[in-house]
Amino acid sequence: MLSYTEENYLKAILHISSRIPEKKEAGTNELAQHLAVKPATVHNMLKKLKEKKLIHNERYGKIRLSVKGKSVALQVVRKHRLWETFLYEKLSFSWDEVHAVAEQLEHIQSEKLIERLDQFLGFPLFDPHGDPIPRKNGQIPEVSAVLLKEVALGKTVRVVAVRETQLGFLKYLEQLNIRIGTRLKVVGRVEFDESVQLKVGRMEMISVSKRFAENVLVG
Amino acid sequence: MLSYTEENYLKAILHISSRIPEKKEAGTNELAQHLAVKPATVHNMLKKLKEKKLIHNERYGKIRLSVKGKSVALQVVRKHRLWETFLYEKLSFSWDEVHAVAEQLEHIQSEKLIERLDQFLGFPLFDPHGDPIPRKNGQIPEVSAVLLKEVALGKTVRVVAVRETQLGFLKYLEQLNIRIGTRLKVVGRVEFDESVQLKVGRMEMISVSKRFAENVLVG
DNA sequence: TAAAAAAGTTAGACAAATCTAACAAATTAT
DNA sequence: ATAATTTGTTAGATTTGTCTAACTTTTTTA
Repeated sequence: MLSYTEENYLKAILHISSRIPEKKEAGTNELAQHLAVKPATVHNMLKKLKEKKLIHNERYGKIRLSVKGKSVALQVVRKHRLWETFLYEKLSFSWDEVHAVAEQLEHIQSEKLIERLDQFLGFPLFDPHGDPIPRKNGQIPEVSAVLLKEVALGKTVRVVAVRETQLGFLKYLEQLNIRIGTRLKVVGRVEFDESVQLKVGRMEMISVSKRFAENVLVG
Repeated sequence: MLSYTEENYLKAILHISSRIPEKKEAGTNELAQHLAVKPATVHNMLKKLKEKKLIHNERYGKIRLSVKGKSVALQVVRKHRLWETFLYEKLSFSWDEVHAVAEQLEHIQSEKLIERLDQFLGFPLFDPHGDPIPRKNGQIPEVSAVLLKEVALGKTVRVVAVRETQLGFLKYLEQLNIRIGTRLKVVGRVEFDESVQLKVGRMEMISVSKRFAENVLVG
């Protein structure tokens, strides 16, 4: 049985190493920042995770999850996203409130609980942010989506997910009336700063930054 | 913010000190046994809880919750029982499975979560074991119930709660087809061992021990 | 390519929650 | 009322996850 903390490290490694498009491997410093601890602390924990065969990592080298480690991490993500879905759908939490509570709930240990919750929610494939919910066997539902940044001019698409889970970003989306399923039309592009001009739904016309367009997935 | 462990100590003190009928105050050893730790460990923690003004306790004296400590303990119990209700009613857990998972869930920190859960469940007053769910303000719903042991011969009553939460006891009840709401008729008493003869529902005739009759509340 | 910067490691310390083992006080039972 | 038992306390060790500060290796850049 892994500790709360160990689970968080594995989840963080998975998260960093599966960031599109770079797809790079995690490093000590980056991990430290992500977890809000010091590099020395991460180093300590890596030693332990390595002993437990949950990661591969040699001196001064990058960090990769072992098969076992990845499986654990995926189950934590699964739990996180199922709880988010529960909070959103059943308890009427808002988009930007679900994450913090799910961070706690994801560490509850009970196979049965998660299976029943999954069933109770109707075996959802995506969470309220549009992120795929890993299945019990570790399989990840396909998201056939592209970054908003890549959408051709004039095309109309629907938001299927967001890549950034930072509170401020979610609130901003809320404010712009953009959520999963919202229709967006790309009506312009500014070469200078790579910002994108959009029509939201049927009416509003807005301009969003490059950074924004890199964090919204549409399809 | 209290730790998981501190919350458990407060809950245990509340639990011991509100045991009917003795109504006695908790001691170090008893608490140690209840929490499955050593007396020395309890002693350490008591020092800390005292510093935080959550309990009253002087050298070699008994342990009592302060107003603040009691309030915290009641909120933990509230969370525990709401989660039990959720698991039982919404996720179809059985009577004897809910406790272990609720032990974990009760420590999730989110006011909003508990309020919404309470609402989602329809503001229940009693949990699946018939125990009262403390309200947000600390008030405890009245249970006008007596021990099965005290019921007069020939009377028919309904089970409203159980006092013992031990797994084996709950499974035994399950097996006897006795749950909250089950109608019981006291048809006999054996003076020798103080066992009680009952009619369960409309048909079955069983005999239960003194100990059993002291742990079922009816009304 | 050598100096500077970034990334990673090491040693030593600390707080929380636990333990064991020895000891002291209070309670109980003869 | 004193001996035995139970209950409570103390000191010192251990584990987990964290820190700071100094140090080393790797990478970047001038």
